[in-house]
Amino acid sequence: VARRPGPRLTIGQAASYAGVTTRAIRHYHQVGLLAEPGRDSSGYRRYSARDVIDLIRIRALTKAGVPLNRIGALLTAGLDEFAAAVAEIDQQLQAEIRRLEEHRVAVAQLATVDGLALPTEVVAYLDHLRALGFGERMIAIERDGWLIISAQLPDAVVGWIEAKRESFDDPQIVAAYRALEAAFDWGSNDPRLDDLADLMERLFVRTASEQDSIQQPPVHAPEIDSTTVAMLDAESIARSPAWVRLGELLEQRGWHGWNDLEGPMKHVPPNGEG
Amino acid sequence: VARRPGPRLTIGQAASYAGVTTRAIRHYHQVGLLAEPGRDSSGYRRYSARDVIDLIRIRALTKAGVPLNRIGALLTAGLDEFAAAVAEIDQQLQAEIRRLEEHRVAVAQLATVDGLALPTEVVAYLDHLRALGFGERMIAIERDGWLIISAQLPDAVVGWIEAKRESFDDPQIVAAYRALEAAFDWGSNDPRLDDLADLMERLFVRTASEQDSIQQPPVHAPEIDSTTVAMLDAESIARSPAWVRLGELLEQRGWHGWNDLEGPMKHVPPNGEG
DNA sequence: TTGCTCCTCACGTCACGTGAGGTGGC
DNA sequence: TTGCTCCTCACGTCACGTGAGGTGGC
Repeated sequence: VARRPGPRLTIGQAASYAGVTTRAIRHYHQVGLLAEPGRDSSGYRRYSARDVIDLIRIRALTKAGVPLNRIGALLTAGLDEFAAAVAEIDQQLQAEIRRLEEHRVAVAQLATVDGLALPTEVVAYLDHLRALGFGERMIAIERDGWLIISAQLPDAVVGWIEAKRESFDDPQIVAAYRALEAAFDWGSNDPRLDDLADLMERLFVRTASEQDSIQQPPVHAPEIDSTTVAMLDAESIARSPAWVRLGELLEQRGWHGWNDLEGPMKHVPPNGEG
Repeated sequence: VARRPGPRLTIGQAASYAGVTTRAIRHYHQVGLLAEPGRDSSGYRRYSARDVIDLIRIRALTKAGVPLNRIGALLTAGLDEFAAAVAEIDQQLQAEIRRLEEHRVAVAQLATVDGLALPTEVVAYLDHLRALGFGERMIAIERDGWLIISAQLPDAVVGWIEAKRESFDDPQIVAAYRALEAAFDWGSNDPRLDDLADLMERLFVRTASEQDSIQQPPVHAPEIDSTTVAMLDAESIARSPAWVRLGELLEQRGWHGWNDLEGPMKHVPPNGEG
């Protein structure tokens, strides 16, 4: 006499007893984690107590974050094998947690809009410009330029911005910058642009001679390729007709690759062609 | 004169400058995060410096774990909006980290195979059985039974297993369990099964009367439904022909729902039908 | 007869990775 | 002419959720 064949649960009952969804059970069948049980005359799947036990163990493992494709082996693993696998899973969890902690740090650095992908030194520099009274439009132009540079030369940028900031201790340079900011809205044939070009050329010449005399390596344009220079120019200059005109005037005087906004006097002097 | 229209980068160049993959850029186009740029005569996409800047900012946000569907709004957000969004993102990161920490705790509890989905009290009980010298097969049967019970009645299980363990202080009960373990491999018509049935009936009767006299609430079978009982029976009994026979003998004497392995004397007395 | 459960597809999720098959540019 | 880049599909990832459309059981 075949006594107590055991209950034959429907998928819903099995799911309820095991604490999972019916869809999850079907999914386990689909990926081969749990064998398909027999069907009754209506085509319904009928589950045994053993199936429920397996489902409970599967649930325990998935709740612990174990990927399904590892659970199959774990359910039948020996003690040592199991312990080793569990240790490895814990390693992965730790690594994932570390990754998220790093995300949190990154997010915290985003806390200010300027912080987007910019090193803190550059953010400090932009704040300095704010303190000096420059407008947000000017600062946004600076930010975008430094964004490109930072993406290209993350290591060089820190020393570079330092020098740039120091250059703002010079009242003449600050004055030139203010004039530049004001010029943004001028017409492209405004006569004041000639005076501004004169002022800037004097600063270029002075800065170049200072660098030569101090014998310090030129801080301007460390390994920046021509495409990047073109990008910087395009981004900062092209927005204002007056600035475009100013660039033309300076180019007529032999100053190519003009982009005064990035780096301390980053420009190519009259004899530097290429 | 349209001066300095800016560089027109290919997708590979833009990707390189921004530090992303070409596939990522195409994906951003597909989801509408970045507008498709113009094409050149060969059908190649051509990118501007502005695109590179946007890509750099997108990269910064994705690296911080911000989902793409939020980045679009963030790129053009104002300061307050941006700060609020960043704060919320950080909350989500923290929640995710907490979730993983919980996973680690769960994984640690899995460290032993028995721990799979079982409360520590049950694990301790199983270890106690080991210490008493019971074999792994017997313990696996116990484990699976308690697995089902724990899934059904997580709250009741702790007190229940306590009583069960205490019952093992009684040498007679231990002796009966040892006999039960030995009987697993007997033939289904082994004459010793009659003696074992006698022994177990005496224990059932004694336990029942003790519970009555002490006036303590019956610890057996708190709100276990009949399907669960059937599952327990099927799992533990049906594996051994001798056990099946033993169940029959006890049923002949009026003891239904026999499942001595789960709970202290969890069984239905002769007059308890239903 | 009305709900409830069961059945089998099959798309959607998230941010791309990875070929597949073909063409333009140096 | 040979690599290298570009192009457009389109499947795969992970563990299911969520209908869509239809049928059996109390």
